[in-house]
Amino acid sequence: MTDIKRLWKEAVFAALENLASASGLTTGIGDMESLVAEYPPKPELGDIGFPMFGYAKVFKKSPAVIATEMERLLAARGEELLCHGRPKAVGPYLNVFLHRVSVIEEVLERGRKDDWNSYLPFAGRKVMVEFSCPNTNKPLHLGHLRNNVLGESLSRILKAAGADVKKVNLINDRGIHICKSMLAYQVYGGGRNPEDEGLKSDHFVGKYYVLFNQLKKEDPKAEEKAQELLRLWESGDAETLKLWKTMNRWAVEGIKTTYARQGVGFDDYYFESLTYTRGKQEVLDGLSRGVFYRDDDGSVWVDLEDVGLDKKVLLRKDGTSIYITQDIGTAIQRSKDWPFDELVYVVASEQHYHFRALFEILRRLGYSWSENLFHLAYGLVNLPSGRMKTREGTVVDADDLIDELAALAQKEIEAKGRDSMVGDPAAVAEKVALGALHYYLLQTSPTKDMLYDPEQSLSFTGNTGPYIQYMGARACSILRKGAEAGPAQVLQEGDAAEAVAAVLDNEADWPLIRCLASYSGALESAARTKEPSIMAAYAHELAAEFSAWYRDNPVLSNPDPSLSAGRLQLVKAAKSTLQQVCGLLCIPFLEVM
RNA sequence: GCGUUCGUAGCUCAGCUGGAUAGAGCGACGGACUUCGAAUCCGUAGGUCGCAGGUUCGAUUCCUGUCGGACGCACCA
Repeated sequence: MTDIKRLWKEAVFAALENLASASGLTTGIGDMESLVAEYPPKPELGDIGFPMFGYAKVFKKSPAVIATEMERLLAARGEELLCHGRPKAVGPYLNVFLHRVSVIEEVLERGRKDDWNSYLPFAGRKVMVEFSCPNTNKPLHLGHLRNNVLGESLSRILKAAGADVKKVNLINDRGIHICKSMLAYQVYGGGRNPEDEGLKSDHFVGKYYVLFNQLKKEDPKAEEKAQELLRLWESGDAETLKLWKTMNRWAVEGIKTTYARQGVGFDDYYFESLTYTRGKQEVLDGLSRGVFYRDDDGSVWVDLEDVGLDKKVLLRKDGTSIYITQDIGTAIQRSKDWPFDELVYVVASEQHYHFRALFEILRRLGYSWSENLFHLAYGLVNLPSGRMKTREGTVVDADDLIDELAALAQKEIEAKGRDSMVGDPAAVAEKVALGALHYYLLQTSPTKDMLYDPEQSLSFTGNTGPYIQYMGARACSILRKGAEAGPAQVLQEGDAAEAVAAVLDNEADWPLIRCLASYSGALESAARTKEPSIMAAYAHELAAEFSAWYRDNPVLSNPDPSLSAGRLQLVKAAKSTLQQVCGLLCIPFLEVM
């Protein structure tokens, strides 16, 4: 469909050029990119629409007249174009009615092979995506879940669009916050293990981070002692390092369990403890080249006021590096490790300023790839009760949340009496929970703050992940029944594709086919704008379209056996597309639910 | 104070590079299970797209201003 659309766009533009030269015009119609190709709001208007408003002034004619002349010009073209469709002027629009059989054939291919997506606009692009980046002093919370699913989903979308994607994580495993949980453990831990307290290991570590607040009340010198622990860590004190390693292992193992549960993963892990000194030399080089300057007290600065930012410290007066210095080093290291065409940072929008500064600094250091850095900023996840705050204990823990959702889903399965049909109700419930959560988090544009309403997310009706899963399961159900019905009903792999497609060339089946065909357009748009929400919207549209279609159009119970067989192939293609889309959105696909 | 960002139906959100009657879901009201699984479907009600200007043949979309919210402007990360 995407190829056919481009073919028509080229043809329409060529016709515009002809019209221009016939009118003695040499300029004014712009380039092909400025020619708008869209989808008419109603199928009876056509399949592709080209508005002619923009050319009225150039030609000094009304858009409707231009559209009519365009129709005539295009209709005079040979079969090599007209076999793909028929142009028609509809008011001020030049619309195209596609030769549907070729579209249908393309769509039905999806039921025949797994790897059917051949449209790869990002082929040859190397894209690195950094996301999650947890601290090792506490378990993941709801905000991380949004980050994780955004990063994972975007990576899958880019990959589906043909890009070579590398997912990376940077573990924040050093610093004062880590030392606080270590100190609290020294005081209260009594040498116990997570198993001793029956806690998931990252929750165990998090418990001691929280206990640090108690320690502060009991010991006024707690903050000082934590600082001392940081100094010991930096000087390589054996005992401190031993504790640090143990607690970090607990934290990281626990966090990785949550990743596995959520279905996210990484190609490479970076650890801040190994990279945090890396930017220092870069800054000193920049200093010697006059990109930065040294203050009287010895600290190193960069002045970004001319681009609307401030003066930023890059090295402390004692020569140690700070946050942004580390990111400078890490970015440069990555560009050497794996020369990317693009590097995407999935980080909360609170850090927008930080990334503007970082990208500008890298530009000034002379790295041309600095313009290929992208901060995918996402908004906070708020609760109906207000913002999540660690100190007020209003943080929603990631594992607890998934547990809650899964328990609720299981109750729902039992309430509907489907527990015997789904096999393992607990396993299905877990998948429904993840589908609900991930879809909920992805449906909103990343830039916006969003409201996480447990009530609404837990209700499995409407514009939700489970709805999409349900339509997938229904498609599977029809296919199962079709297989049972015997050879007459089963789709004939050997049937000529064109003959099957011809059967489906009718008004009843077209809306679903058109929706299926627009998959690649949605994918490209989502990849280009880096917005999984576009894919989420497509997923819901497709599910709803499928729902409406199978309600009105009998598949198995159809009196016409050839139509029945053809529609069975269409169900297969729809199921395959739904499955693909669910994969892109980290929504587990379910054969039954 | 400066900067970034958001402001669309009672609520939560879509609306692709400006374009053909602004769309979903929830909630409300009314319907549909002897019919390929009702976690579904259909119908009704509900919007001066924060406000005011500007650009344009045309603005929810772009520009300016303004009001309101969020976030940021550390030798924290």
